[in-house]
Amino acid sequence: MKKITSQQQRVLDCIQIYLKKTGFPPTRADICKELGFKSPNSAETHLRALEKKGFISIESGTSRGISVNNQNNSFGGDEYPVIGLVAAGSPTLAEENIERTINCPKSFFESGFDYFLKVRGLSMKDAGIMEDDLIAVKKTTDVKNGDIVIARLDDEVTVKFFNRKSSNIVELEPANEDFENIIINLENEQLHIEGKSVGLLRKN
Amino acid sequence: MKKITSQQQRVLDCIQIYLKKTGFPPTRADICKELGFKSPNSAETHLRALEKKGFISIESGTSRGISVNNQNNSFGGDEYPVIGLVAAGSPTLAEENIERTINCPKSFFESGFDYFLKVRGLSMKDAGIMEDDLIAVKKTTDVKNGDIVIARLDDEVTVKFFNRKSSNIVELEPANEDFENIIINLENEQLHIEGKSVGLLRKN
DNA sequence: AAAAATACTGAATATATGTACAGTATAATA
DNA sequence: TATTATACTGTACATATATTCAGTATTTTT
Repeated sequence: MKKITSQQQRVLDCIQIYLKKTGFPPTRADICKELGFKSPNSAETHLRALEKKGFISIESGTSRGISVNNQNNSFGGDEYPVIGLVAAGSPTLAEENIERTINCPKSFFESGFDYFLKVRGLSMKDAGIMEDDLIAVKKTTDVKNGDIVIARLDDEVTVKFFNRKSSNIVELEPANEDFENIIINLENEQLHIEGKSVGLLRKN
Repeated sequence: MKKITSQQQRVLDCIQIYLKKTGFPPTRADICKELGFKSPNSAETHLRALEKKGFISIESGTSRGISVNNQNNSFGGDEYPVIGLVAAGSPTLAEENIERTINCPKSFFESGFDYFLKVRGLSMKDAGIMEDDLIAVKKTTDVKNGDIVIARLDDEVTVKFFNRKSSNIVELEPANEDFENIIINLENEQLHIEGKSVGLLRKN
């Protein structure tokens, strides 16, 4: 997906807001009215650019024949980013790390959450967390023993049970006997808690 | 809401299917084409009737200006019932079986779904399905080998992998070595497929 | 039994709408 | 430096589309 310009983003937003409000897509004239353009061709060229970049589809010769190419375009809740569990670096919300977004209500997971993390590997399989599952992550450092945490050790990001053994010793425990516990002495090593799991989403 | 006639229901269905497929509502001519009418006025009168009865709204003078009046749009998505996995009886959508409802977008699970089923027991734990997880169930009898199905044997409802061994023999396979496969001879026993799992939701 | 609603065909028309063509200007890219 | 993409105004026109009018027939409601 090529990058979108700010004006093209305005047009795309306009289409989605219009759709949400009326239930059908806008005409070129509608877009002009909303965004203050004075020629229908202004909207037309933006639409062509958005189509070329893959953001929308246009049915030729069809009135209001615009459809937004977003698989989950329900609008109404919020868009939450899905972040791949990158081996190196923290799962930031930088655009290059966002695989896609999922629309769901704010209150979907009781305590609220910030993003979805796509799971790699089976180190938490006995906790029912499988490959490609999406963990709903709440960004917080306030974690208790037994919480499933998203932790970063150096540049490695992992999902594990959290266990504080003493003020300096933290144990990261997998839920799979094929994996070993990770014991961290906070005096020697840096442990960064990105957040904790507050839910899980799986699509078959 | 006044009662709808069968032909009006066909027109309403047509609008919704067209919307889902194209992303924008149909014209009168589109409806005629889909339903075999020969005059655009056939569609027009049905639309007027549907509007009068409150099922749709029509924006006058506007091409494709049809919007479906979805009563339960508490925010974009729909309310989906959560049904407890009752030991006896089928997980019907009768009110007494509905524990609560969850609001989420229609397209949340790729192929669409009908309700959430709350899981009891750990018979599918190696498939990452844990106690109290919510399985997104799509009501269908069209299941393939390897699908996770919601099956009813007599009055017992279970979630298992589906495996058709021969035209008369079906195997229901758990994902937990502590449980045994269930082998059903369709000549002797009744097997009812309630639907299949299309996703999973867990709240910590 | 009369009136209203349902369920169509068929033709006609005003207008809503997509879209092409002719310009102007600036920023980004090769 | 030339070229392409972006970002517009403005005019024009073919056609896509809503909508009205004139009928016919059956069913439902009053």
